[in-house]
Amino acid sequence: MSARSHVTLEEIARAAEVSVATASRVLSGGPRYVRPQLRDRVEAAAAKLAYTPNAHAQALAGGASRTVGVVCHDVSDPYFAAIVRGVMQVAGDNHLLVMLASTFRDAEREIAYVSMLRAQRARAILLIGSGFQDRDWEHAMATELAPYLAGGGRVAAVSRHPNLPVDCVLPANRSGAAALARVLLSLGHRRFAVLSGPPVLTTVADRLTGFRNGLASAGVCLADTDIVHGPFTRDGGHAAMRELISRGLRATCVFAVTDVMAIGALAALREHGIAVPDEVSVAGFDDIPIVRDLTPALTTVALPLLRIGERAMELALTEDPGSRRRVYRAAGEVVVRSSTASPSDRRAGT
Amino acid sequence: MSARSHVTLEEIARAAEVSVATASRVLSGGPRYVRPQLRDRVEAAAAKLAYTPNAHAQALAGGASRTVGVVCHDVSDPYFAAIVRGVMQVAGDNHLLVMLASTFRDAEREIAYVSMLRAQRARAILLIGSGFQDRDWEHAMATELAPYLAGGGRVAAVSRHPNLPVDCVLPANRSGAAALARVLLSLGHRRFAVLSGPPVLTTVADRLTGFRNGLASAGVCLADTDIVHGPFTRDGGHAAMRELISRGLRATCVFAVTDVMAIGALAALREHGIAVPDEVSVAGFDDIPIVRDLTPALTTVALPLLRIGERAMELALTEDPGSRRRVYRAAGEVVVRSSTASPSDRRAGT
DNA sequence: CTGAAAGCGCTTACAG
DNA sequence: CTGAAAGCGCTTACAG
Repeated sequence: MSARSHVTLEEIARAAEVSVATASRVLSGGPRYVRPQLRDRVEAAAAKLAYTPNAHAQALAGGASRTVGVVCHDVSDPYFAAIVRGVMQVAGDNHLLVMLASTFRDAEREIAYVSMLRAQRARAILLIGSGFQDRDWEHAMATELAPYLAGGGRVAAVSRHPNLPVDCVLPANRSGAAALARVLLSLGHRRFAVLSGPPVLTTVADRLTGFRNGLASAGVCLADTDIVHGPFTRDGGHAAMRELISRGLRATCVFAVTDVMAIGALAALREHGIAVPDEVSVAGFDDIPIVRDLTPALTTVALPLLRIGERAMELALTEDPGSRRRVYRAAGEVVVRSSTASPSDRRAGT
Repeated sequence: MSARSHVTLEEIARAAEVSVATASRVLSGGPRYVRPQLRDRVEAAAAKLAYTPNAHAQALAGGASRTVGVVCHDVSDPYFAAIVRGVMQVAGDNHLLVMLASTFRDAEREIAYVSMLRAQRARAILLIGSGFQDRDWEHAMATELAPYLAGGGRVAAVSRHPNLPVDCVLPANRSGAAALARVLLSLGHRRFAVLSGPPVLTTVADRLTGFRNGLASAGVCLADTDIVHGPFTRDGGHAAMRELISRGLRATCVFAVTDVMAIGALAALREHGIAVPDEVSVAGFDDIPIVRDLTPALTTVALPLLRIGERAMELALTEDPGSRRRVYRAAGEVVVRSSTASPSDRRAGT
């Protein structure tokens, strides 16, 4: 009668002339022993009727859910795409289905998704992507997570999420940016500009702080006017760079807090006929796969994106030995490529 | 006792001093009327206990599932990332959760995922990415899908999937490649080479056929030795290009069947000091976002990737009026950028 | 309008 | 080893 008429275990049992208990044992019970003859009959019936257990019924009856939830800002951003790839790999290895949500950087939607994931009784929830430095948000998210955690749910996060009591993998945002600053200083740069994303994002804040600290170690100071904020996207980087240019570009080196923004910046520079690195050096952060193929190839801080995704999934899948928070730090390595040069090289340029 | 002790509807009902039926009606029943006083009590109790309905129980009891399944080859590939972005957008608008599976181009795994999605009783399944031209695979997939469809499940596909009775959105692979060929011919090219992916993929086959037909219209013929097959990735394109170079590059124009492969090809060419487009022209297919930022910017066939994803999700969400298959064609538009030029320009190049 | 009860499709002690 | 039965947490006719 209902359009949704799937084959049920009971039908299999009937066809195989056994009880549903037995059918259940052969089809999804662990390694419980069942007489071969019965086992064969059940398997034959299941195959013949193309039986697929109803995962909802299984979950309800006590079987653990085979799904995990992942919430990120935007799957189509290469940074998240790379991390999610790592997540998918270990999920696949564990026969887990991934429910992926893109919040498009809407903090409220992020919480709404966690709530849906909670309703789905996902066995684990991964929070990928920067946290928000916002009291209300923190509180709302913590409130949403608490009952989930109390109910045995597992949560892991990537990046710094203030006050969230969960395991996490922390990219070296601060120290990476500081190291980059030092490399840039060693090239001879003294005047810098920064293309930044929304300062509410912890990732942005951390990279900015690190970069500033790195410069400070050489007595170089970054004025607020040297920082332009824009959306965390390629177009955001493009717009920010244009803004900088229109204000009269005085820096010899521009640091974009993400590679994606750096790509936009490079385009803006190209459009204005400003040569990189001859007239200005550009550096990014993340080392997303594409940047090595740009011309000039981008200097950046390499993060093990795939590994970060794998690790986050692993953290969420394994029980914490003690019940204390586990933190896995992902190192950042400065990779110097051709988008940066010494400022003195300017005169020698094309 | 169990670690997984979530708050249940019964507890809410008890706290609000109403029946579970009433609690259910206010919390998830449609617009059924409930005395305001009771309604308030229930809502207060639910809020206080941070109640989240168990989606499995809801689904089992008859409520429709709020999840859809999407299976693609690899989320981290920019082509799929862009399409999935479109999918996510309309899914979000419809308050649907997306279960995303990456098959990493493993045909068997693709079927296994459909089976899992079926078990999850996803309300719809999207097959994104090329089908396989393989009898056994076709049969296995059709067998997997049949009971799902019969049970009221909805399926939509992107790209050509031979013999699958489902709605689909078809990118203009053949005509787009043919149009590209004509444009390239009009530039004056007569010697071509193709960097191709696995020929079992319908997308590869269609683009190859289209390109070949386009050339044929001008009497130019593509020999089998002018085609190099490789993995459908950036590195695949890189390797294929190297192979071509090692064989002595005779073509004046190279067509990579995807932008991703073209990116690898461009890198290989750069490493060998071969100038593009001065010594050889390069064209791709898809127009993934990054290619306009390459140097030289890539000539390609633009597909409305976001729209394709949105459309696929829409097809899967809306009932087919008649019960006949719906096919939505996505046009491909040749976009000429700076990676292509006339072969005669060679002498004038750097 | 509201409550008691059946039923969704499984799994898992509990008895044979 | 195998079956009958209870129970997972909801929703939805069916009666008041």
